[in-house]
Amino acid sequence: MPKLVANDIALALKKRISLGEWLENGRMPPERDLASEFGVARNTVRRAVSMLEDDGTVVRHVGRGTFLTAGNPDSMAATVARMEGTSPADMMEIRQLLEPAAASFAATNASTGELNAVREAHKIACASQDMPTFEHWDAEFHHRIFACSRNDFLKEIHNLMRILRNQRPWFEMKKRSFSEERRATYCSEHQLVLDALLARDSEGASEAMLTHLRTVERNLLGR
Amino acid sequence: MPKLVANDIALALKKRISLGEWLENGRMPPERDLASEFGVARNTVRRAVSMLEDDGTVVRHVGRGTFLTAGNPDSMAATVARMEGTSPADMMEIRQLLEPAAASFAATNASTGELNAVREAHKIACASQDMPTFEHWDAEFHHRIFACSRNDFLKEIHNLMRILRNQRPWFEMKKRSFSEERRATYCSEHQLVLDALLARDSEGASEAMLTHLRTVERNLLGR
DNA sequence: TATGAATGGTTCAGTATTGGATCAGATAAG
DNA sequence: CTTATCTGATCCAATACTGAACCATTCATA
Repeated sequence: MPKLVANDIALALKKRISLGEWLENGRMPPERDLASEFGVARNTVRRAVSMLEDDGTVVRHVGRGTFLTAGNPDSMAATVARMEGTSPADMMEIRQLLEPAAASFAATNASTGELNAVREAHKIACASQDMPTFEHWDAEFHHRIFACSRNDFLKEIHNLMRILRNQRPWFEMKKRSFSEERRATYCSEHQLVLDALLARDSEGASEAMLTHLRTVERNLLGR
Repeated sequence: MPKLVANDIALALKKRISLGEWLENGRMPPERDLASEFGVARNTVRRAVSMLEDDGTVVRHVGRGTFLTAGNPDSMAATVARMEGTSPADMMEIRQLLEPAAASFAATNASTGELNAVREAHKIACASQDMPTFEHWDAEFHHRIFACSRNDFLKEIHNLMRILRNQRPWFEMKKRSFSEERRATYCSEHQLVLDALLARDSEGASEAMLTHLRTVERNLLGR
């Protein structure tokens, strides 16, 4: 009998959304179904759903249905796809945020076995004579530091960055910037990181890593 | 039954793949077989399998069949799949690394238009009365700060985190930890972040964001 | 080597579902 | 009376599924 039935329905829907309904595939029932469920004309449901849409709680697609904006299933792949276009400068900026932190975590959390694995990778990288081998063990050195960090999400982000860096534009860039002298520089910088890790000096590990990444950035981007 | 059958089939297939089905030879059944098994047209199965192909779960070869790409832990798809299992604690740790930095970047880089967008999201979030609306605009607030950061990679990482946070286990956790009082706390903390951004105080923005994230962590993980 | 079966790739016409838009009429509030 | 809202209905536009045919490639086997 009161007016503003649409408003009431909108609130009821929000309530049900907040209780986790329709979270499986993120899809709400068709307007026609809701209308009969609420015992109301479809027009009224439409107005209610439009309020949710204005909220940003929901998006509608002709022919497909109405979807919760949270619980977006397939956008993960799209996000990763967009990452493929990441510029070296952007990525270096993020590496300088994450890797010193990872090194710091590693200094406090790593087991001696894990640290030995880091040392191993460092040793092979230093001993390697050709660029692909060095590249591989250099990456492995960084990767194993992340492996010590005890944060699985951080590890996976690093995996992402690693995969991106192994793609075409990056590969060219690394090849161009590679030189025997730089390899030696990287080795000695890695050594400082490793020393700090072994000394369980988290502050020092973080700083050594940051220094190293700044060198890498300078070499890669030519600044 | 509603529609989006292909979507459901894609999810069912992913489930079965992650349960280790078809792992011996890495080969999935022919599309025609799957079609009859699911009781749908082959076109529909094709669309489902195409989704798997798009996110890299699977490769197809004419005349040979459809094959799993799993077994290669270095693939994007496998990395993303592993991320789905990220624990709240791990993610909060990374948020505390990245978001203060994003806020700091935003304070120096954002255009006034972008800052207005941030303010707008903040305003709506504070004014919202129910949990889904607040959730949405709270997320939008954070997202728009990342949008100011001028680092596309950082933005995409945040998108990843946002998607993960909208999935089942997180949703339950947020629902449990939501309360009117906490919403008010978040609003006032957001306000401090916003003030620092508007004052172009990168240091302050970073600190305010960190403070906020520590509150969120405390509420979410109950520490 | 040649053939044919198996398999993914493509296209098309037809049907069903779903949100978008509009309209005439009924009902309640001011 | 006027205004706003809801009802009930109709039509439109976009999307999804069906069923079918045909193509291209691969591979086992005659």
